[in-house]
Amino acid sequence: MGRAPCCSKVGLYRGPWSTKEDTLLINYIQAHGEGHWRALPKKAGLLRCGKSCRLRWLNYLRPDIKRGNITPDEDDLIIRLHSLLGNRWSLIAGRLPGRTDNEIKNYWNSHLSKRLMKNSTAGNKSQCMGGSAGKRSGNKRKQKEDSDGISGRNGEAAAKIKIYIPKAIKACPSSCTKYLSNIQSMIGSSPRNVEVVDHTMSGLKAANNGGQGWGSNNEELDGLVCDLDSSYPIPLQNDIMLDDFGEFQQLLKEDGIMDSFVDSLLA
DNA sequence: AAGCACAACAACCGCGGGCGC
DNA sequence: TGCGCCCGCGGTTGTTGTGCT
Repeated sequence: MGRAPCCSKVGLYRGPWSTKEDTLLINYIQAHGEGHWRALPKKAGLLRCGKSCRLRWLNYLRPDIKRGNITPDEDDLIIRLHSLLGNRWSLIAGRLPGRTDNEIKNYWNSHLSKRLMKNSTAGNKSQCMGGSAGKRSGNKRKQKEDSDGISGRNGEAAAKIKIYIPKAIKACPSSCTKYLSNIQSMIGSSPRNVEVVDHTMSGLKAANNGGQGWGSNNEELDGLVCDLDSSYPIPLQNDIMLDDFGEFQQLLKEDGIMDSFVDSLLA
């Protein structure tokens, strides 16, 4: 029982768009605005799937799209953002005005991933960033595994629960939210016995100890810990790690995730 | 010039989340 | 509360362009 297709594909064009189709789409959106993609093709006189129209508009026809080569600055920014956010292409694109998620994804897959693969030494084996976000279904599964593991630990954290705000880890805000909510669900609604330990270097220790980090070595720690998502790699070089984490913290700060969580615990 | 390999990028597909009914 | 629709996202595939032999 698969999901029903997004639209009837009978009689619809596929493949490359013609200039005539582009014109129809542009004219329609200029007149009526974006949205209602499902109904759009019919109203615009296009024999295309709504999804296809949306993709064409967002990735190619939008007037604010910046065409042309990725500049070195953008290149650098993409690498940094990817190290922080993983394959969250839309988030990365959101910080690169005029660039689309599809463009950045393609650029990453065809240029950067290969370049980084070349640059990486034999030491970092499993540190490949590709697929760090993974299929969302995979994340779901991991999330369950996380929470299972956590519940097993719950009873052990009897006296004073220490929560380590992870330092030596790369992650995305959404994973951090998951991490924080996991902790919140573990400690319940009255977190009086909670000590929030910021800036722990345990992750760094683990990272330097063979490239394994919080994801698999959290039993080293004496407090209650919860890995963000073990698919997020621990960087190998301290300077890169600290630099990246500074940016990561800034992202969290912008989104207000970490502050609100800590406030809720300590209030 | 032809054939092949590889790169680049446009487009498709399936899935999950949000939202209204 | 459950269901279905719609949208957006990320992974993958297909097509075209380019360079090399």
